[in-house]
Amino acid sequence: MNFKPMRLSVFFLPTLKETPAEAQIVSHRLMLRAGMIHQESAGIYSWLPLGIRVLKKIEGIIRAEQDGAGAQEILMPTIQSADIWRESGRYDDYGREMLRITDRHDREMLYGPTNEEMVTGILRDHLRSYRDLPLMLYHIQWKFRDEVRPRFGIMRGREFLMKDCYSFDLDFEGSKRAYNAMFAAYLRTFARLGLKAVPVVADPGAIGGNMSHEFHILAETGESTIFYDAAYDDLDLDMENPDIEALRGIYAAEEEKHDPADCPVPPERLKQAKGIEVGHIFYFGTKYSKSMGLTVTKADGEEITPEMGSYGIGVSRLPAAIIEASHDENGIVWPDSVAPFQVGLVNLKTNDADCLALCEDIYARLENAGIETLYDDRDERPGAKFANMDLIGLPWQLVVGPRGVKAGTVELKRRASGEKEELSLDSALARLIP
RNA sequence: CGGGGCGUGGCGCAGUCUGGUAGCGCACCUGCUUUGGGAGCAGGGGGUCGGAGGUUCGAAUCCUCUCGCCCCGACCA
Repeated sequence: MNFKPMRLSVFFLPTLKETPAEAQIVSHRLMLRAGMIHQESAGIYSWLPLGIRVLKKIEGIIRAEQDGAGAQEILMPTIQSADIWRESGRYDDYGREMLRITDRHDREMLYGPTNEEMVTGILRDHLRSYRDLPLMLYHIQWKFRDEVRPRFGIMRGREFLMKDCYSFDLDFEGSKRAYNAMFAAYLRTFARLGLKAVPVVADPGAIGGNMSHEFHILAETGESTIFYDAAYDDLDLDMENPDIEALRGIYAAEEEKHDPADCPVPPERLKQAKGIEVGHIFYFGTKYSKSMGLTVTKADGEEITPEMGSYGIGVSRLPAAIIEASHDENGIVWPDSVAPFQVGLVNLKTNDADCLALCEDIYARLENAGIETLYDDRDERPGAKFANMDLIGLPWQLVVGPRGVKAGTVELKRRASGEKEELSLDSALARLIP
């Protein structure tokens, strides 16, 4: 995933100096102020150039880890027929959260809130033999759930982007392997996104099942309450090869699943926190395969019903979760892995011939090196440029001004630490170009 | 779905109680001066006050209905 460098004079970046009145939590405020999103109606947003870059970076990491875990990408439609939901029995169960529509022939359709029925239907049409299993299929697609009360910007939208993966196995042991593979992939995914995610025992909810973990990012603005063993806080996980069994041995539970009378953690080590749910994995056996008649033939000729699990990540929720976890009073602080650009090149004085020539040279060199650079070539005052760069939170700022040009230096600032260094051009570029 | 709040130029707001024909800051456009942390001066453009009815000589302001958005709670990924 590598985006083109851009000049700020042509890049569509409608940043706001003031906070729109409707935004209450910091991620919503900063996403609006940084020109990442534009609200269309309650819980429905357009993604602007800066926002879509971040979203696609996140998608790229999720995709790589899903592929790495052995899942294969597909793409199912957003619009589904009511028929398959009647087969599973969920058409009536789902209630008013489901957006129901009819086409011109009065056929009942719906905007998919999830895809268990659809993926099961695909496999029912194409799976015949036990040799076709195990199988994990995932897609990254927009979903719609008609929330009673959308809120917190993209965090709790009605339309949202979700990665959902579905596993199909011959038996429980196979399902458990799939579950663990996804568990590990999730830990790696969130670590690569710069997040510390806590896997907690969860209530599988209306979707059913009996083995379920949610992945939460600890944040004040989280909507879920979780209880966990303080051991998590000083856990140093090896994300390349996480010890899942050890991790699952550490107590963590969502509020509904937490029973104080039956909690193995001594009170002094039990912590309560708010979490943003960014992932949910669960095993649900044959709930859908059975109701929808998905079977394969085993070696001995017996027909069996595959066991399934599903594994979701709230993709469009993640930019907000990352901002909640990584910002300061001046704006967003993007982790390198999801930053919309790696470097903000700031020309402090565009009408100074030396500044201009040097910036153009640097921009060309960064572009040739494939570094994602946002070049602020606008005729604005230094203060406005600094404030804007801090707001949009690019990991590095390379500042070129008349003072430095005379001295033969540029300033390199690390957004996360605020640390600034006066460096020669070559050593600054050496830091930015791997 | 219960409770509360808000809709006035792109954004943030005042004006509404007490009716008299719309204002401030930022942003935008032009010019000049500025240029290392959201500049100064001068000039300028942009608003059927969410919408529809009603009361009145006259409605952003009063009344009725309606639409939208936000917050708390319940619910949910």
